[in-house]
Amino acid sequence: MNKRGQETREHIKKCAADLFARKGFKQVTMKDICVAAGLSRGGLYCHYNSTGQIFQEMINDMMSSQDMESDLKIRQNQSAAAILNELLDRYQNEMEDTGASLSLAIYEFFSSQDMAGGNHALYEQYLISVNTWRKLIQYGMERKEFCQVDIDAVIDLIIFSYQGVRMYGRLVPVDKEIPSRIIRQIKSILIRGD
Amino acid sequence: MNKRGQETREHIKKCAADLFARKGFKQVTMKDICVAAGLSRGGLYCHYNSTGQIFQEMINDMMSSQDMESDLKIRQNQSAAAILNELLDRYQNEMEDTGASLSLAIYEFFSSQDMAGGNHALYEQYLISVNTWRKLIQYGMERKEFCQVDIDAVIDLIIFSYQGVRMYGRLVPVDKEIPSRIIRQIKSILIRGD
Amino acid sequence: MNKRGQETREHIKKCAADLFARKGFKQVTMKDICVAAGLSRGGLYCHYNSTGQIFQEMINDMMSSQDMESDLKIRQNQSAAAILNELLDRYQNEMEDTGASLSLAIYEFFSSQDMAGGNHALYEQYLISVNTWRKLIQYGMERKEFCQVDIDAVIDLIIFSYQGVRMYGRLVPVDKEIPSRIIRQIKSILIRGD
Amino acid sequence: MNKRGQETREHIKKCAADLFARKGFKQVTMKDICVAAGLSRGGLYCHYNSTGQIFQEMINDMMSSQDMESDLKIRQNQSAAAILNELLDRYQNEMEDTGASLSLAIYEFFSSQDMAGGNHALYEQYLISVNTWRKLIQYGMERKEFCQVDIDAVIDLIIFSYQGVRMYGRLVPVDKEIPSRIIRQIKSILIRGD
DNA sequence: TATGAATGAGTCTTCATTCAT
DNA sequence: AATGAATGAAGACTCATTCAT
Repeated sequence: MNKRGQETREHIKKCAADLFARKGFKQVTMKDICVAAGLSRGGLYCHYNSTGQIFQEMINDMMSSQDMESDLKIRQNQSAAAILNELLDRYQNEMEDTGASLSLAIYEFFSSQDMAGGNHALYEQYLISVNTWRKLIQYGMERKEFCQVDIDAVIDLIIFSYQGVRMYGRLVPVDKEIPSRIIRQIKSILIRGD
Repeated sequence: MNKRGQETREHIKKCAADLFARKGFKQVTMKDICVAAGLSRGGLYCHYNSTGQIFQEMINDMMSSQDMESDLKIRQNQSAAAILNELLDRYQNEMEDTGASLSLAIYEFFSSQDMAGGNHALYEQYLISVNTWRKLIQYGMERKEFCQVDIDAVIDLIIFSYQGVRMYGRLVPVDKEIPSRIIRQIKSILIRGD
Repeated sequence: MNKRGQETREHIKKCAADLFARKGFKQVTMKDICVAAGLSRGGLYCHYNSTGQIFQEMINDMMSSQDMESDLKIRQNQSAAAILNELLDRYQNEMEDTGASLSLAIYEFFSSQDMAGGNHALYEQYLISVNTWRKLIQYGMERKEFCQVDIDAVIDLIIFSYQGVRMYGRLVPVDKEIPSRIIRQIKSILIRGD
Repeated sequence: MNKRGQETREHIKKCAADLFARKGFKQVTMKDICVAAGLSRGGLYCHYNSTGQIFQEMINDMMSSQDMESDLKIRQNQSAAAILNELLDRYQNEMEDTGASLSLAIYEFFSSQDMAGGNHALYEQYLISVNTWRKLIQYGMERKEFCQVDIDAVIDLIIFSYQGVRMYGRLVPVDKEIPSRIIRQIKSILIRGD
């Protein structure tokens, strides 16, 4: 039974996540993680061979615990506006706690990968988001709840402004009102006279 | 006369910029720059003490050679729509050559800085951009060329979606149409029925 | 009853022999042997404390399963030439399968030992060989089958050219005819006009 | 001018040669060499990246300072017997100072190399030796100084018994008379009634 | 006997940085 | 200004070895 081993791995990931959120990806060394996790060098290497491996696994855990799509499916009868509100609330929250997030580390990590083909976890998540938004906007337009818009253009605007805040917001000390203003503006594009 | 010294510094910055664009900030070592610039270790240290110093100076040079504001001032009589088109064209171009840009390095550099107080070059540039946009949108609204919008919200949307494409676009292999779609969508916010 | 333990030890030695033959002595770690034998770290340490111990025991097993001398004793009535042929055939075969042999590992192992006093397995085997040859040559000379030769000198030539091929042959890609030529030449020293 | 650097390299090679002769190839670490040469870690790495590189260069230096062939050419008029004596004397000397030699290290080094194609320094030296002996024996046979022998077989016997003593002699504590006995025996093959 | 997690020491390797020339 | 040899610290990684289970 590898119960103990599994616990250690979880413990390592937890400690590492903390470090990554604070320092980004490349600043974190195996040694840092040893110390943070209270393990010896060799002990850590029993479980992981590199910070990249830890990071990867950590991200995969996170991604698989999310799943935006399902949200949508189970509510086919809700009003599009209600679903939109929920989704945008989530986006707003995530934009607001910029500081604690892993966005910096994610950026560093994935930009140091060979993204040829682009089939890594981040891209998959991006595609899922695009899909989710497309379905929602189509649904809203069909029901006449949303204005007739250029769907792809609106999706781009939503996703990239969101990512922009998450990433750029770690570089410059931005106004706390920004997330809510952006969300409001997006709503007004989809729902005139909101 | 320190003409020769000045030339060497320029040469170093040029070579370093190349490295930073390709590899990001932290991946570039003083040694790399030595090699790229064809200088010895000691030779490089005559001019700069760290990669950060080189980067800093490089960025400052760039920032001071741009200056969005001036554009605006000298055209007080142009139509707001024309100025808008010009600005957005520039944004679109910069979004499109994502790959070659320094955005990754900038991100790494400034995120490793102690941005307490936030008075670094990047932030200054951000403030300038905000200011430029604010003036332009006000100008357009006064002239009735632009719709009545929530100025700050629109500015946020413009700047962060732009930054989002520049940064996130280095992580995931995005559609080439995105910049133009975003630009179009922004125009349609400011100018109904564009 | 330690039957199971004994089997495990044999299994370990077999797997280790394989590794040693392929990689030499020092390149093989306890970890390698664990993996090859399908044992855990602790499991291996139940039986052996070091690669040296395994190697030692392995070699001893091999040496005691050979025993050149006996060959000779039981055939006191055979012609010296016949015995010579048999022995040299064995030598030739061993020279020919240079690649598969443990010679490299043996060389590494014994050269890292403190051979002061020189009473290790390899030396014993050497002494046995010398003895065997001495008896045979004397026997052949007494029966007038062999020429009158400097016995020790011929023994040296036989043993060291044999060892030379086995060891040096792993370093340089030698002609396949060499073993047979050497054997022929040795015969011609002992039996003029062979 | 890189005079100082060159001197350091020579110094490193000298110290390393010492270590290799005493401990073999694989037992010597970069750290050992640092210490022996009185250099810091980084200092050593300025000049060499691995023990293999040092060893290689060391061996190449040695090989190019020898050149058996020339010996032969310049004495076309000497008696074959005289040349033979000289060559065999050299072999005898080299067999006798077994202990101090690099043979062990050479064995380890080249056996850990990928000798595919077999065109490394050791093999070249082997080919040169074979060639030298072939010329000498042919010369001696033409002048009727040497017996009619199977040239290749004799060459094999000479070279491999020589290598056998050099290598095997580091493993077992052999009789000091062995080199001279071997040399004598070889002479008696070439010159009957020597 | 056997497991496999954990330790800790040792080596490798890379850099920023200094300094005599 | 510039060279490049040298330093020393830091991090990566690997193993022999131990120990609770």
